[in-house]
Amino acid sequence: MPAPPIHVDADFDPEQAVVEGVGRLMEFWGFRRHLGRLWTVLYLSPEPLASTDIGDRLQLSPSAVSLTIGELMQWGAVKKTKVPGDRRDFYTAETSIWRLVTRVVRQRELALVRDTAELLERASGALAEARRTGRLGAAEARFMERRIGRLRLLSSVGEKLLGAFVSGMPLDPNEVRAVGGREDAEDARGAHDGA
Amino acid sequence: MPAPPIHVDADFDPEQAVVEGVGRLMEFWGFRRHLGRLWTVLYLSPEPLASTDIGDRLQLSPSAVSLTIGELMQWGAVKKTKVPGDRRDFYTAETSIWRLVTRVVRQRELALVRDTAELLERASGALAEARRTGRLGAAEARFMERRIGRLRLLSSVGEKLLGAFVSGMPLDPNEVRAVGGREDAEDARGAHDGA
DNA sequence: CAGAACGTTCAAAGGTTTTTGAAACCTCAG
DNA sequence: CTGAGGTTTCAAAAACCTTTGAACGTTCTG
Repeated sequence: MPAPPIHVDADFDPEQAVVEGVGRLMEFWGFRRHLGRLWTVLYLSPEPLASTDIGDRLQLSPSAVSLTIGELMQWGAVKKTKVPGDRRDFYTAETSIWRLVTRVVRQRELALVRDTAELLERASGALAEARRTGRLGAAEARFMERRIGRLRLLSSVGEKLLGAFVSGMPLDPNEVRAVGGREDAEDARGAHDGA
Repeated sequence: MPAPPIHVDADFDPEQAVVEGVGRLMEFWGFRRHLGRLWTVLYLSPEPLASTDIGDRLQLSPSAVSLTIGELMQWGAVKKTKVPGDRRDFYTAETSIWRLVTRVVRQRELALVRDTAELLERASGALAEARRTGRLGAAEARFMERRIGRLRLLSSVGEKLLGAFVSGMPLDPNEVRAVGGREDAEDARGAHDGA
């Protein structure tokens, strides 16, 4: 084998490493890996890059680059810029990560929590109705109602937390903790205030 | 068509709806959908259920049920219980959602953030080294170093936030906001304190 | 205005993850 | 000890998502 590295890792490319690391991170957060990779390449580049550059560095086909850039632009994570002498499109990264994160949370997580809250509300209503009209055993229905009520409480607190987060207010997870705890000791308090 | 519903949705099964809703939620959070579905069925059931019951309600094959239950038990989301007269295994849901969430955050998100922080640290070091030994243009290297430094800052703050969250302490997102903001106005402050 | 370079779209190929059915494995009653 | 019922494992199949190359638009240049 060729001369072994003495002290510093050879073949450890910092840029490459960061690109892949952020890629993994984004993948974990529910995005395609390439979104994170592409954004990172731009974030680490002092100059705007053309899609060919990006494709080269990330080993992506032109179509993949185009698709990924499109998605990133929808999230506002990448901006298109013109470079005077060049006919091609150049791109730069949005550098305010806070802005990116809050936008995603607003558009994606918050919408999801809201949908879920709505669904739980409907379920709660339908269940009460079903109990009144006599379908469904009373005991099981009451149990379910309580459990669903607990989920509703949780989702409303979650919604509040997310809302506070995106507007930069302090959060107190103990609120969730109280709601998300075991429910054995639950007293028969009635319905709660809606979402 | 048969008599249209007058006021209440027929064919809206509350249990079914909640099961699917939580399933979606879990899927979004990086788990397989069935994990959320199965947990919910147990959560909404007053009695422990056997795997056959579960398979029936969720339309899952026995092997799928077994696999899913195994995974849920690893997360502590489901417990196995014995029922006197019955030879089969019965299962119940962990009802403390707070406990579930914090465990997942601890084991999964926190580990991820730590790994990323470590990687960024390595990259930072390698980059400084590369710059000293003269590989890599000085200008570009300095730029990257600054940007990576910013990412490191962010990840260390994120780690702190997650840590605070799982131990139920109040959080202040403004800390992230400050670090995650645009970096244009950045002054040439030196390196920061490590992770 | 024609040609060339670049960007985008989309159906199909490719890869990966999820689901399944069959077989192995346990446990307990008889 | 044997057999029935229940559970787990695992390789193969199915479903799913991603990536690609070719065709189509668009925009600028000569």
